[in-house]
Amino acid sequence: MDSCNFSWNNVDTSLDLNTKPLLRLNDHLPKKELPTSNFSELIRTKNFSVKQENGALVEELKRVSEENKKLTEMLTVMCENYNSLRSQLMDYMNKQNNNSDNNNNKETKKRKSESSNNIGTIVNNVSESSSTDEDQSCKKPAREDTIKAKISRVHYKTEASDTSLVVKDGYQWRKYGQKVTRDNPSPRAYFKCSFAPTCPVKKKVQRSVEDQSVLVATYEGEHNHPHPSQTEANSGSSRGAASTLQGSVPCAASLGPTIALDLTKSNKAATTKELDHDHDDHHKVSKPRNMDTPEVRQFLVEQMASSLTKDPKFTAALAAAISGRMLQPNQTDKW
DNA sequence: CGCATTTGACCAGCGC
DNA sequence: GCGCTGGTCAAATGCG
Repeated sequence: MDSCNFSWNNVDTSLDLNTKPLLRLNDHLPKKELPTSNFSELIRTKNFSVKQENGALVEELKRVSEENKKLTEMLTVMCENYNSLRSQLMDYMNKQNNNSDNNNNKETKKRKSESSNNIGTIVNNVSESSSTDEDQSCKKPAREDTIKAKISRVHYKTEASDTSLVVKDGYQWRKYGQKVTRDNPSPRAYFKCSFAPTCPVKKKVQRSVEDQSVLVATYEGEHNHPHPSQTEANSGSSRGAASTLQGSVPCAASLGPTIALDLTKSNKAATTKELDHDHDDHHKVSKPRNMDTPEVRQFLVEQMASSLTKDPKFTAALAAAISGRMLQPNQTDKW
């Protein structure tokens, strides 16, 4: 839990507006122009106006620095708010997990090995959790060695009017059973991947007790074949996959807050590379990518911060803008 | 006719 | 051993 708590302390939130070089630049400009002509009075007047202008610029610089300071403070406050909101979200998710856990424990003690193992939390329309099912060994000893099934639970938000137990996750499933379970009046549907027996994946779909519009799909095992959507893109579509894909593939839920400043663009390649190792090859569509790790978030934030503070283009542009303004005081109003 | 879905029967694990 | 429950099988059914 603590490891999920992102440490903003590591992020340098100060904005280097590169004001000092501008001061120097500004300082030596008038000196260079120091006149030695005979029009001493005119020069004095001019000198006076330059000093006046200099003073105004210094004032402006102070103001900009002040603004910089304020922005830095605002950013810090925002970071703190984000942290507190995030911890609240974590608390909320924990409560949801506990509730779900309780429900699963109520389900039946004998199936506890399965139910207590995999808890998902609803985030937006879809949620999931996954874990290796090591406890499942007590359920089917014969399969113990062959299946260390990876189990994940995904919540699909559906239309309330939609009574079918069809989850459009892009894969083709063959329904092989349906049962009404004790703890839930809604029937539970059992599906096998249509690639079975080659593909050992099974899926159980049942409506949530709390919210009938939420379908809870429990996946057991991992597909040993590419996602149909990947093959569909290249070849003609077969009946099932085409129809399922036409529906809404569940939107990927991101557990983390969406702070999507475009400032990372300049380092997009690095970012993508950093995240690519996280890809779950054939769960790309139905499962949210694991973007919630502290490392990833920290990386993104550092990218944002460094884009501001270290990107020479940014500082150069800023310097050019400010110096341009200084050198063209007439256009002050246009700012 | 072939395929997917439905549904009742059956099986296995667990608690008492 | 019995009953309860979840999971699976397979014949029946429906559909294109």
